[in-house]
Amino acid sequence: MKEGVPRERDPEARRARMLRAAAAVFAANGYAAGSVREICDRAKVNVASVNYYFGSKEGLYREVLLESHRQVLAEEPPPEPAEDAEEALRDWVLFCLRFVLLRRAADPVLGRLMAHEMRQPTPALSELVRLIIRPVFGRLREIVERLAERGADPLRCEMAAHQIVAMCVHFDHSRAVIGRLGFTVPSTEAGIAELADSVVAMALHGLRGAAGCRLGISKRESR
Amino acid sequence: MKEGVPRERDPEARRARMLRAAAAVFAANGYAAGSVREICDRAKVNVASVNYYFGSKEGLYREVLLESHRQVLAEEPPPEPAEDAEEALRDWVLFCLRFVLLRRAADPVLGRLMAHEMRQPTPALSELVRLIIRPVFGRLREIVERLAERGADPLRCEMAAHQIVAMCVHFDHSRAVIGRLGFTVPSTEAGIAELADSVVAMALHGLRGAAGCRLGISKRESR
DNA sequence: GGTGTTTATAAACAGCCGTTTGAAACAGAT
DNA sequence: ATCTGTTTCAAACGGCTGTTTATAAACACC
Repeated sequence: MKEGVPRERDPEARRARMLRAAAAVFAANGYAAGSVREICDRAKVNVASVNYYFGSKEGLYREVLLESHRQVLAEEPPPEPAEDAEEALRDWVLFCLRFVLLRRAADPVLGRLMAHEMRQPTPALSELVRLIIRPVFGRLREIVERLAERGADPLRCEMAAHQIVAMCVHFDHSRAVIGRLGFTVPSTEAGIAELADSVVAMALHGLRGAAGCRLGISKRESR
Repeated sequence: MKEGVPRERDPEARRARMLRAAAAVFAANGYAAGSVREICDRAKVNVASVNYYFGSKEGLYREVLLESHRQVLAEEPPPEPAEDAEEALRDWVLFCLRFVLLRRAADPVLGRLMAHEMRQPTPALSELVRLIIRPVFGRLREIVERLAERGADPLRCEMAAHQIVAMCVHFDHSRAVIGRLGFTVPSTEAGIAELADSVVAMALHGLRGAAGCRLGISKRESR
């Protein structure tokens, strides 16, 4: 049976095919509900291959989550912080919004995977945070600390940084509700830039206090 | 066997017990991973009871979610807007944060439902938005419009309102990531009040521009 | 040609899942 | 006492899960 058909012997192609299939399946159904058998069917691969190549279902999932994030971030890395802290903040917000509203829309795997991780975190999330998210967030926190007045509570700075992240990711994460409330989430460069303006404007106040008002707005509008 | 033990015959108590057990199990494991058998074990009830009383696992889940939502919202309704717009904003933010960080923590079913609906919206979400979320959000938008300078773009106001919501819900929704980044999400009244301060401080800037700086902060701190 | 390693496969395994079944236990009316 | 309808139960059903195993084909090297 099947005598004329030679077995494929290209481990790398196999691995890649499985990763692609797994990304699609996990994105659609999440980790728990995504089945190894469906992945292997799509990848035209035997069920046992998952364990052979990735050790376990969890190993495969981990690989998918980290790899797809690494890939997108390599294509569009976070900006080098500008010398002027306010400009750096604006660059960061724009980067984050673009990532969340453009990259995730183009490659919905990222958003879906994160949504699932929020609902039910797997060990892979800890690694994702450690290896990828933390460094990016660290840049924002540094910018925030530079913007803050001298002697500002570092804990307050951290809180503010999280608030800034909030204003970016919310428009992707809560799309369903925001849309049903009659607001159209921007998806063009122009719309995103406008949203970034609004986010940066809000961000500066909590950081600089009254001083931010004099310096902040005028500078931003001069760009 | 078991001759002396009479069967319990109290359908209402049974239903209630199952609902309570189901809420706990679904909250802990989500819908897909929550097992009917575990629910029935906790409720000291036969497996068949789920189908007998609720038709199916999904029917039980729906019942759990609707019931707990109705209950929580009746217990703690949103505040009547204060005359002073800034005070009203602060009240609203505090209400939203309390709902998200206290009520949801106490009854985590709510958060699970929303997370589930974000990923895969059902017709129920449209109703939830129409009946519950839209009115609450409408109050915030009115407050924002009152705070904004005259002639402010209403679309900008709407955007700002969404940003404020973002800063509240993010700390619950993105708990998994925020926690892994080393930030402890506040869960006490004092901690929440501090976070509310920070959120309100940020919010005022985007709304009032430079004017907000002179009026905003001092007033808040005088409370 | 023989040998050892890597790779691929089908089949089996052990376990949990939600749901169904058919009969027993009960309550109340006849 | 019998009938009727509801409630409860243990057991089984069919199906899907991730994983393991034995086997064998394909390759690299001696």
